[in-house]
Amino acid sequence: MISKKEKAVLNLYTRLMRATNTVSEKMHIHLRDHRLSISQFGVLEALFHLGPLCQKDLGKKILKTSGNITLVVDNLEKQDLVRREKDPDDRRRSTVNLTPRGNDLIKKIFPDHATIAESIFSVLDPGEQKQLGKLLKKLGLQK
Amino acid sequence: MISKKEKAVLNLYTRLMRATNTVSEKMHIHLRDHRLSISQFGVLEALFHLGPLCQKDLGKKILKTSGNITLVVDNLEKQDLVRREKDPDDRRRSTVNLTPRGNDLIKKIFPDHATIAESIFSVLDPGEQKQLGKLLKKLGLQK
DNA sequence: ACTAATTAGTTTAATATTAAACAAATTAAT
DNA sequence: ATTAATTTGTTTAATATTAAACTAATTAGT
Repeated sequence: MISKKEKAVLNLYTRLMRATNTVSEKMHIHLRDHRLSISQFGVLEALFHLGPLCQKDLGKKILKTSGNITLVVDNLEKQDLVRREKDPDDRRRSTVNLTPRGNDLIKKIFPDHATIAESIFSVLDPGEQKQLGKLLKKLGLQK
Repeated sequence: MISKKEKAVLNLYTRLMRATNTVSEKMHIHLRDHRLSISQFGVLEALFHLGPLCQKDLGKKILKTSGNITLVVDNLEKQDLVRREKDPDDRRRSTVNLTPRGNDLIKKIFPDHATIAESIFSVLDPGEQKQLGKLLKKLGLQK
């Protein structure tokens, strides 16, 4: 009915989901204190490290649909953390910029974010981390 | 400012999210054809393989909050795929059962689900799959 | 230049998700 | 037994998410 091989990959699937769940939850905790969703944080972080981006590129970066990006950017704008700016070269585009307030916030909380990530993954030794990275890369690259 | 080690784990975090995203999307495609969300499928699958469960246990199984389970079960009930039944021994509890329709559906689509999982993970050889499973387990077990 | 195709972003409608407050039932403590 | 604490599930309010239809702007093909 269902082969041993299939059972094995379904188990793998479950473990992937559980691991992601555990990790996401832990990463999310400190964001809540700053009233940021994971998507909102993702946008701030992308702008912080890559500079101003259009919404399309933000969507690619944080793996969300364009409609979702519209809302996330709307909400960040309401909090005065980012600002849309019409691209004069291509008027379909909006460039999303960090405001000074947004820049201050992400600069302040990003190090905590990194620290938490470090503590989560510290259950794996450096060799295991490297190995995991390699395997996840293969898995994620599929189209 | 940010150490090499931190950079490495953040990279790992990103890869985990991307891999999960890729995998989830692929797993989701065939569910759409049956108008099932991932959570709805998760509930049907849990009931199919574990038998009737109360909502608390369903929540633990598919990693969702109790409020969410209430809605998911509501929607499955509307489609006549599951049925709540008051637990006579503990009247706080509802036992969720598959209806014949629900049982037929999950029996029909579960094998495809397994096949798709197999194809997704086939980019990894058996040794890599085993290794990945081991690492994800460690990561997911943290409380 | 003109048309067709593509691209960027918004809007809408439906569902999902969570957190928090809540009600009802059960269990534990004395 | 009575009270307190816990547990199960629901409700509510806010936000998130997606898919699909849509508008406006740009690009490509002729």
